[in-house]
Amino acid sequence: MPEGLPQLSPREEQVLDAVVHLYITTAEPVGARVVVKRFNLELSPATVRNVMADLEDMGLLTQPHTSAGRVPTTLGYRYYVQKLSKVQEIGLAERRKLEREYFSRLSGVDDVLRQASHLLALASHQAGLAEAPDERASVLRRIELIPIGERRVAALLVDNYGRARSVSLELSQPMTPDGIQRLNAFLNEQLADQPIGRLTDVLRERILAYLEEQRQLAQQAMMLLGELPLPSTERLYLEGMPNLMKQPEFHSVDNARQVISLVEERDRLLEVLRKAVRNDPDLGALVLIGSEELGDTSLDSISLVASPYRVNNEPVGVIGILGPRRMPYSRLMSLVNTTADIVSRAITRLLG
Amino acid sequence: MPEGLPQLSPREEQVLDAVVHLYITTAEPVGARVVVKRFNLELSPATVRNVMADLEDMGLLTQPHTSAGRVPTTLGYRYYVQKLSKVQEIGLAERRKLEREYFSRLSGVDDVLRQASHLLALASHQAGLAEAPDERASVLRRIELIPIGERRVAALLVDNYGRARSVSLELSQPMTPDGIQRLNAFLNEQLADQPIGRLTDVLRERILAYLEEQRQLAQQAMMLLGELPLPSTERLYLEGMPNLMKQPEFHSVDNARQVISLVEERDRLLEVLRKAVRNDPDLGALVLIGSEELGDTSLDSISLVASPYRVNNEPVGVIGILGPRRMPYSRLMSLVNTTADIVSRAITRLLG
DNA sequence: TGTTAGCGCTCTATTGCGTTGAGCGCTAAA
DNA sequence: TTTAGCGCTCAACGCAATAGAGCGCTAACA
Repeated sequence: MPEGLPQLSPREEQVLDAVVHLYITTAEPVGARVVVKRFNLELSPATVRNVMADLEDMGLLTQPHTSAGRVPTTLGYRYYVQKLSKVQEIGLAERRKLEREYFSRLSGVDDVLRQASHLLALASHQAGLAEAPDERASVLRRIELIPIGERRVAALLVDNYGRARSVSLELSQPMTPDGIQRLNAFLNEQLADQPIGRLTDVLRERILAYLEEQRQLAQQAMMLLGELPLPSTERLYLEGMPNLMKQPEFHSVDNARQVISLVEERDRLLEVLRKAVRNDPDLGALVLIGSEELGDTSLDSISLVASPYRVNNEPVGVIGILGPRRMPYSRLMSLVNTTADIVSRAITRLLG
Repeated sequence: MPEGLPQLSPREEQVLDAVVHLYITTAEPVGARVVVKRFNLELSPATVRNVMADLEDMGLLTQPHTSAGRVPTTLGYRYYVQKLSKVQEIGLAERRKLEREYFSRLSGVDDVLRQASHLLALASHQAGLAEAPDERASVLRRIELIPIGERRVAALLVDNYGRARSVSLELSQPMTPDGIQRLNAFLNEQLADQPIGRLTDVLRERILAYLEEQRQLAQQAMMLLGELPLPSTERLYLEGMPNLMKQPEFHSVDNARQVISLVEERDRLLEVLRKAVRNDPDLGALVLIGSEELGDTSLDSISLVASPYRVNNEPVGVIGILGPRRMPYSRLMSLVNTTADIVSRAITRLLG
């Protein structure tokens, strides 16, 4: 988060609000004349100019060049987002509609999240994203080994979110069906309720304890251990990139490249998300504007509106919207909040 | 495929070859002077100019504007690819290296393909792609129902490629573990060796026959039937988009958009691939140049070099490279061929 | 003291024009 | 058939002039 916000007079706020609004809709630097005209202010352009000059001194606005109109800075957006934009409540009807289209045909947590990102992209005309609960931190409910060939077994892992994922792996030695069954039971006994990210570690510990008692079983488990690659489920759903490309700021090649890099560097994006949520685990929508706040110099013209969703009141993942800095924040913040809420309930319901 | 290729004299071929080569490396229209110079021809620029004019009349070259150098047309590339480029055999050493890095740590068909696309992107400095065998056409080896909650079961489906995929689904009525087990056996009996794309259909047919004999089981199966969404595995691996963006032709916004649309419209790309392979199921690499041949007007500056890979001599999928029209075709064709070969063997080995 | 009108200034964007140079086509000679 | 030479064409570049948006400043006004 940036340093504290400056104190603004009501008039200054009014002007800032106007500039942000106009810039959001036109994507062009905003002059004093239009501010007066479009907002029917009882002021002359000259006065507004003075105010805008003050706002520029305070670092809330800036000029692309001398004698151009003003454009909000990161700080300007920040002020707007925090003080001026009242999270425009989404109408109940709209919310109902979201829920209705949303709850239809949910077959699991992953579906919920994919749909969430899809929906956000659709409703915002920007790019929508959804981060799945960290799979390495989720807990193993059940493991099931199923022989599917002479030397191949499929391992089905089910976690506490009800997510099932499977790996198929090749054994270095063939095993009898019976052996596999016993191994299966052993693994379930040992690994249940362990974090999926730590399965191999846990297994190693337990095996050592068993080495004496149940030599053969332990050895077989040992064998499997080396070959159990963690299956990865999709961690970040990201949709609607073409929407983003339609925004005028991405018509320049340099900025367009930023969008591309988003797609390619999902991992970095995920990390930023995680960090942001950790820093700020309070409720409500989170807004990160431009490269400074996103912590990635290459993402200068991009902003993120995100909101964590919760299971049992614990934040476990994030959904959000990616767009140009110039975004209708108030609308989108409420959209994201509402959606996060729906997602929370959908997942809780799935688990219940 | 375009209409027949024209007949060229040896000299004309020589000039065409030179122009294509130079254009591939420089990305600039090619003048007669440089052709003579860089290829040490015993000819004057004037003569070459005449030849180039002839080639232009035949539709193999074109000028961006009067008095600019020449650029190959689609037909020009076509001629080059088909008659002039000798598929530059890849050295055995290089091939060995590919195989070595490649065969390490393969845990399934999907891995092989992901790696293939990765490798192609890496080696070509373009974008690599790999199409997975059509999952709807693959055949069910085994289905396994595993209860993971009061009303939830995970269904693990294993196909003839050894690919395991799982869906978790919610039952409209709770079932006893015993019931599930019987249902499981029933499903295996009925669905084994059926194409995955037709599972629901097959199930419906079989159920009708059983309705009398085994009323309850059939009803349960019926219940499941409605709720069995086909889990989809990744069908198209596509990597190295940033490489593509580095090419000079994609520095313009319009062309850059083409690259983006590639990412977003994977499905259309898949279809083009399928169609191309069906039209031309002979061996060897397949080259599609620009919008005409790719069948998508929005992909004018993009070309595709692809090669099918085979299992039991049947083509089941395609791998390839996406790049600008201006690509080092001969090198890439051999790269793709070699890789397709390696993939074929890797998969066959996995299945054996 | 805050507001406003007016003027001049600054900077961008656009247009037009002349220059340069690459590269062609054509013709006439070898 | 090939080549040298010449003139033509066209994109690219730079330069200058113009127009217009929008600012800052000052001086007058409430």
